[in-house]
Amino acid sequence: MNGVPELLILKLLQQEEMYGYEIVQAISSRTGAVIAVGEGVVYPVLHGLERDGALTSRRKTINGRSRIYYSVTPAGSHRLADLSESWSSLTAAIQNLLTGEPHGEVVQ
Amino acid sequence: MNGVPELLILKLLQQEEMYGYEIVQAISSRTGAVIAVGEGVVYPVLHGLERDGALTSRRKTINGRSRIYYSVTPAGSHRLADLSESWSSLTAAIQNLLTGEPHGEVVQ
DNA sequence: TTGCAATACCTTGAACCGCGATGTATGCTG
DNA sequence: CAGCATACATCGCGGTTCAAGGTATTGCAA
Repeated sequence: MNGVPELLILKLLQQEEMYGYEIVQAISSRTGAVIAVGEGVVYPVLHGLERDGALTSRRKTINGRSRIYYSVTPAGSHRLADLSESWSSLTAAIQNLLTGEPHGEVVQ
Repeated sequence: MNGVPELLILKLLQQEEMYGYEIVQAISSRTGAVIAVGEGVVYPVLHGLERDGALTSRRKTINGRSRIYYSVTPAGSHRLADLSESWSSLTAAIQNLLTGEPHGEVVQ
């Protein structure tokens, strides 16, 4: 039932290039603090995705601050599509069970 | 990002009294096999919920088969409401981020 | 100028959850 | 009587996630 941090990170990075520290705060702010993934979650995910070729990184120095910006590769884009798809079907299935009739049949 | 099996089990049991083995198949069948929780998931959850006073059980023998039927207590009903609520807000937050505008603001 | 908060990176340890495998026992069916 | 479905149960592995800690720099405030 997992992979949510990875899904969110890929989605954010597909919209725009970002660096780790920024992602942590973006997730918190864009979900109204409902979801709060720490740095201990984000950095390992970024490294893993880069190792798998789903992301590329480049260093940038801004205001004397060194940042590592990540972008999604085509492989990463594909991975995002997969994750997004399976997340949709998962939530749909749960939603169906939660709101379905007590003796629920398949809705046609 | 967890607690989904517990949520589903509580929901099913609130609709009608069920036993473990039945729950395993009900989840599989009512979600079109998208979600498949094994017996190794269901039984420990049932025991835990009963220990916490969220469920009560009673034995029944049907066709020479011994079954343990579970029902939700008021405490269990309350727990279901909580889980359901937090699941809703979680999925809403994710959905908002997934479908939101690249520089997404809070939708009013 | 010293000290603290924020920025920005990273790793590590433990906790927890969920899963597959396995075990027991019984009833039904071929 | 062999094998499958039913019905219960536990256990250990592995994967995720988190909290905590560690380093270094910038900038502001006391």
